[in-house]
Amino acid sequence: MPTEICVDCPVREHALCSSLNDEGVIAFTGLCQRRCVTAGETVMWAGDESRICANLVSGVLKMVAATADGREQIVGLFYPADFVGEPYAEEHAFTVTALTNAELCTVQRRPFEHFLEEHARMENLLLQRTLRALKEARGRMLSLARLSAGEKVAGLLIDMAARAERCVRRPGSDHPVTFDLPMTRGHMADVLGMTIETVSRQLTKLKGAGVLALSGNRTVTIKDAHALRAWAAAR
Amino acid sequence: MPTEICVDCPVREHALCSSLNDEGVIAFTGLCQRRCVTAGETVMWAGDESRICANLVSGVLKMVAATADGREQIVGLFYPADFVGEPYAEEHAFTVTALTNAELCTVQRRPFEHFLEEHARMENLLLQRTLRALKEARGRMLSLARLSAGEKVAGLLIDMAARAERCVRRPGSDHPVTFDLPMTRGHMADVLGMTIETVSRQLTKLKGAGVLALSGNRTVTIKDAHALRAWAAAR
DNA sequence: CCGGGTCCTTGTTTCAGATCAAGGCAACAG
DNA sequence: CTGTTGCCTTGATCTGAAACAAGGACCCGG
Repeated sequence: MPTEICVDCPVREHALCSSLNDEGVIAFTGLCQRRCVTAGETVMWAGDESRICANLVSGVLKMVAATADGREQIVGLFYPADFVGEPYAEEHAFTVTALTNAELCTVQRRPFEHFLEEHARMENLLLQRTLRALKEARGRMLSLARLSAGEKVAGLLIDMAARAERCVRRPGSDHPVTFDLPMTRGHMADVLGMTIETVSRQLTKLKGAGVLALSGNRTVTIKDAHALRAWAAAR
Repeated sequence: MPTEICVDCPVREHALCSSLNDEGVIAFTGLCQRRCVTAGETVMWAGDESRICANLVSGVLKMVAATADGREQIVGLFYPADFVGEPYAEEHAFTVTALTNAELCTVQRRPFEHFLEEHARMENLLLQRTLRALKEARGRMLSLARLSAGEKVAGLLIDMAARAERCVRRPGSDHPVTFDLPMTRGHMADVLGMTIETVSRQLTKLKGAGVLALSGNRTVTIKDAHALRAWAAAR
């Protein structure tokens, strides 16, 4: 049965598909294909023809821009329920790679564009999400250009914490939170436009100030969320 | 007659409105209002309720993001025919200010959103433009984070030249081009995430290398487009 | 012609973060 | 158990751009 892949979809309510009624879902399912990728695997290559789009079902992806001589910058992170891909573009401008093992629900680009024409609510939702992504990208431009290393790292930690455990705690409360970073120091550096060493030093500083606890390379405990927020806005 | 404002509109063919048929234009005209602003005037304030959107008819606008302590970054420039504003957002995230005298065709946000629902082609065009803006913003993230001062300035000059005299010359040809910068050194610095002094020094360097000629503060002649492109990609 | 803007250039100093270099630690294969 | 590999930390040094400072060019109003 073709709807199977949607019925038990963990992001059914949060992805673009949430805009579809039952018939719409059935039609959409016909276009979709599940795909699993392992950490490090690249899903779309900059310069390649833009043939597919996707909804991310699980895992985390990065979108990387690069200069001709190899300098890299992560220009977007994708979490479950996010839409990935470049509709209406002939070729991919950026490379998209899995940071963790991940599961995608892929659609051919052309049929997807055609589907949007006939499902105004999905098109509208995509528009709203794209506008939000644009706003975020602009905020990140401010961060890349004008924030200090300390502010950047603190800000990223806040973002990742919010993404990692949305349901675990109510926003605003200040109890310690523990979560796993979905990426290495190197990836953090690529997101923030810095080097690995500087990221590491900032984390050490935050630890020294009693704001964080680090255990292993990936596990972070925010001991003082208030201080972390202050750090993000001032250091 | 209500259609008057569109009939003689210089950007009629290039703005969002190009997606409308005659009836659509008439309906849209009913929602629009022309507004002139002088250089330096602010059109939308970050934090204010998002009440209007606009098509830019003439002039150049900047969109500025700022930190709490006053550091600023220009996160977008708007040229004639560009769409400005944040539909579906309750409040403006960024401040939009005129760099030159400018003319806007404004629409109330809510009625505009409603209008989009009923004019799928316009909604689709807005989606495509938003996707392109997002791609540009991501490219700029790479530039802000990873390029050197020289690369940034050369790149911006190339962009502005392309915007300034689109019809004057065919792309790729290498004859000298003269055009006026639509902004001060200070604005260039705000776009590129640098300081006025560094922008000035880079321009002086470019002049010294025989790549550019500068006359007055605003007029630039690209004497060697090839060299300028090389500078943008390597210096 | 003068005074006061605004904007730009140029010189000097300072500093945050990059770069270079050396280990540490955990996971894993043999 | 041992060598390898990947990732992280820490230290020392270097450097590009910021910050600070001073002065020049141009414009405008009186």
